Amino acid sequence: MNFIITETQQAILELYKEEVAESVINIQETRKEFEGQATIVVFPITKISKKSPEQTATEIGEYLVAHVEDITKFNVVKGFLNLSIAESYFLKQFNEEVLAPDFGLYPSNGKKVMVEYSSPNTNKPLHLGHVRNNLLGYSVSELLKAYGYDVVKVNLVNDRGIHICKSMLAWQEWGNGETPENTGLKGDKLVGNYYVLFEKKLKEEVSNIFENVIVKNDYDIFFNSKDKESIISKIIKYKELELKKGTLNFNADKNSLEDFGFRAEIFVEEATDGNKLWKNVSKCFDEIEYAHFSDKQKEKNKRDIDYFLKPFIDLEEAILKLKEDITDEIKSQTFLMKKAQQMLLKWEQGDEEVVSLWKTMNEWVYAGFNITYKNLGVDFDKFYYESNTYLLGKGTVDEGLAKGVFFKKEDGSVWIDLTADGLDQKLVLRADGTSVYITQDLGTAEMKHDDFNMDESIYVVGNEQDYHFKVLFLILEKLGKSWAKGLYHLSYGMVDLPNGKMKSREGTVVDADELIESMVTTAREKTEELGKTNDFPQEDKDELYKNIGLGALKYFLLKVEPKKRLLFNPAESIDFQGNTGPFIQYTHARIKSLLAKANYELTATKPAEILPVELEMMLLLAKYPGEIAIAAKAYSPASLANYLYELAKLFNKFYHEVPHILKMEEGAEKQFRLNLCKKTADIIYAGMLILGITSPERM
RNA sequence: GCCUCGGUAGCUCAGUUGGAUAGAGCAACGGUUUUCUAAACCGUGGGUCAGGGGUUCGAAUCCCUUCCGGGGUACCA
Repeated sequence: MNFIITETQQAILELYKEEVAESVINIQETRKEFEGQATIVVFPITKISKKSPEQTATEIGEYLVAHVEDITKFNVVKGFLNLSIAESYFLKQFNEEVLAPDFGLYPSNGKKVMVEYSSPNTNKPLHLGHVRNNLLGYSVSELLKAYGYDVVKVNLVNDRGIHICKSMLAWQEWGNGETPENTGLKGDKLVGNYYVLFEKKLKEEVSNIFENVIVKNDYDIFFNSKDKESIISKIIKYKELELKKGTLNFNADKNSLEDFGFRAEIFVEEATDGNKLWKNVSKCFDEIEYAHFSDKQKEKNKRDIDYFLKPFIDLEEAILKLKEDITDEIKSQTFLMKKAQQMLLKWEQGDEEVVSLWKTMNEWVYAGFNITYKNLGVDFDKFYYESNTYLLGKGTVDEGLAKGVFFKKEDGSVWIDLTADGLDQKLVLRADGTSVYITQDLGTAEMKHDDFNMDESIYVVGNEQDYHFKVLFLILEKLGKSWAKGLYHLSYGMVDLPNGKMKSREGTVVDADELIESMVTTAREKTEELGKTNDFPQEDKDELYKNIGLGALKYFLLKVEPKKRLLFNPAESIDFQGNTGPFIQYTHARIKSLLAKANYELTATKPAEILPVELEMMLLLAKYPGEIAIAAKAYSPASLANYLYELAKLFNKFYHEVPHILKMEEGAEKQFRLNLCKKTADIIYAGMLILGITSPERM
C-alpha cells in the first residue's frame, strides 16, 4: 500500500503547495472498529495545512478519493483519516503476488553472515539455558537464510581448560573404568557426573581445611599464597566478626516487633540461632499480612524493622564476604585443585597420557551432544574447538601494541584504556604472556573472518556477557578492522525457574534430554487422549509426537523476545492450546486435510463477493514477506512467531464463519476460499520451519 | 558504589518510527458439534502499563528521578 504515501504527498503538494518527506506521512492499519483498511494520522500535516486536524483530514480524503482509483471512500475520526481501499486492489495483490510461487522468498542478497551459537563446555550435559541458545541460534540462521543471506552456522566448542581437567581427574581417581558402553549412560552425562563428583570432593576438602584454619589456627595451607599476609588478616577479621555476631542482641523495640505478630518473633529467633539469614528475615516481614494496619503504619513498621535489622544484615554480609574470600584462597591451595592444575599444564605440554584421556572423554561427550542436537533439530556447518584456538590472539596483541592501541604496564601486562568510551581499562594479556578470555576471542574473531570472509557475524550468547562483547567489538574497531562493524552480539536473557535461576548445586538444572523426552511424552498423552491417532501406523505416531512435543517447546521459547528473560515452570507442562506451537501445527493439519479432500489445484479467481474475514485474511497473508524482513532485521524470531499465531487464529475464525467449503458449488467462490486456505498452510509451514518446527500433515 | 537490561491483567507474554477506547493466551465463568479435525470458535469478568515529574496536539513507548528484580564490574571462561 505504498502508493498511499506518494499519493498523499501529491495531495499535500496540490492542496498546501508544500513538498513533504515520506516520514511525515504516518500510515497505520485502520482499527477494527472503524471503516477502512488504511489510516493516515494527520496531526503532523496540520503544521503544513495550518488547519484543524478534522479539516485537513477531510481535504486530503476528498483529494484522494477524487484522484486515486483504488481509494473508494474515507471517513474522519478526530485526527485520523480512514481510507477504504477497493477490494479489487487487494484481490489483484492476492492473485498476482500472494499466489505466486515465489511469494515470501527473498532472492540472494549476496551477503554472507556467520551465526555462532551453542558453544557448549565439554564437561557437562546441555540444559535448558543451552536449549534456548540452540533454538535461537538455529532459528535466526534460518531466518537470515530466508531473507537472502548466505549463512554459516558455527559452533565454537569449549573443549579445554581447568573444568575439563576436573572431570578427567575425578574419572581417573574414582572412575573404576566406567565408560558409556559399560554403564549405558550417555557420554555427556557420564562426564558430567564426574565433574559434579570433583566439585563435591573439592568442597569436602575445602570445608575440612576451613575448620582446621578457624579452629586450630593452622595456616600452613597458605604457605604458597601470593598474598599470605592479607589472607591471614582476613581470617582474623572473620573470627572477630563471628564473635561480635554472638554478642549482638536483637534490641528492636519489642512493641514494633509485636505489631508484626508472633511470626515475626519466630523469624528473629531463627536468625538468632543461625538457622536463617538476617537478610531473609527482612523479606519475611514483607510477606506478613497485617490487614488491620494502614499503609502508612505498614511503611513505618517496615522502616523501624529495617532500621533494627540493618546492623545484623551488614554484619552477616561482611562475614559471608570474608568467608568467600578465605574459601576461594583455600580452594586454590587444595590438593585436588593443584592436581587439576598440573593436569592442565601437562595437557598444554602435550603429555601423551593426559591428551589421550582428554580425547577419549571428549569423544564420549560429543557422541552425547550429537544425540541432543539431533533431537533438537539443530545443525552446524563448521565446528571450531578452543583446543585449537586458545593460543590465538597474541599476534593481535602485538599488532595493537605496534599501533599504539594497547599499552604495556611495568609488570609487562598489556592493557587497553577504554575509559574515553565509558568503559574501563581492560587487560588483554597477562604479565607472564598468557592469554585471558578476550585475548583468544580477538584472535578467533580474526581467524573466523579469514576463513569465511563474511560481511556480518552474530554471536548468540547470553546477556551475562554483554560487557565482554561490547569490549571485544570496540577493541577490534580500534584496531581498525574493517569488518568489526559487522559484528553483533545477539544477547538473550537467562531462563528462570519459578524460584530463581537454575543451580547445579541445588539440583534444579533442567536437563535438555529429559526436557525433550518429557515434552514428547506429554504430546503422546494429550494426542491419545483426543483419540486422533488411533489409525496411525506406529512409526507415524512416534514422528508426530516428537513434532508436537518439540513444536510446543520451541514455540514456547522462541515467541519471547530474545533479550527478555523467560520463566519456565517444570511443574506445569507447556500448554498445547491457545498461543502455542501445537495450535499452529493443528491449523496447518486442518487445512491440509481439507485441501486433500477438495482435490485442490491452485488457480487465481475473482469471486463476486468478499467477506470481511476474507479481506482480513488477504491482508494478513500479504504481510508475510514484510514479517520476515522485520524479524530478520531485528534478529528475532519472536515477531515471526507471533505473526504465525495471528494467522492461525484468523484462519480458525474464517473456518468457523464460512459455510462448509467442501460442500460448495464448484466455482470462483470455492476456489478463492481454497486459495486462502492453501496460502495460509504454505505460510504456516514455511514460517514454522524458520522456527525449526515441522508442521504435520495430519494430527 | 558504578554500568547495563528488565518491570504491561491472578499467571505467561504481544504492543511497529510516539497515535484513536492498551491486546492475546492460560486460569475462572457461560455458550457452540446430525454438517470440512472442538488442540477449535463465540461471549463475560479482570489494568494506577512499578511510582513520581517532564517533553508533546498526543506517552506503555522519548527524557529525568525513585523503587523492585536480573546480569556485569580490571588478570574465570
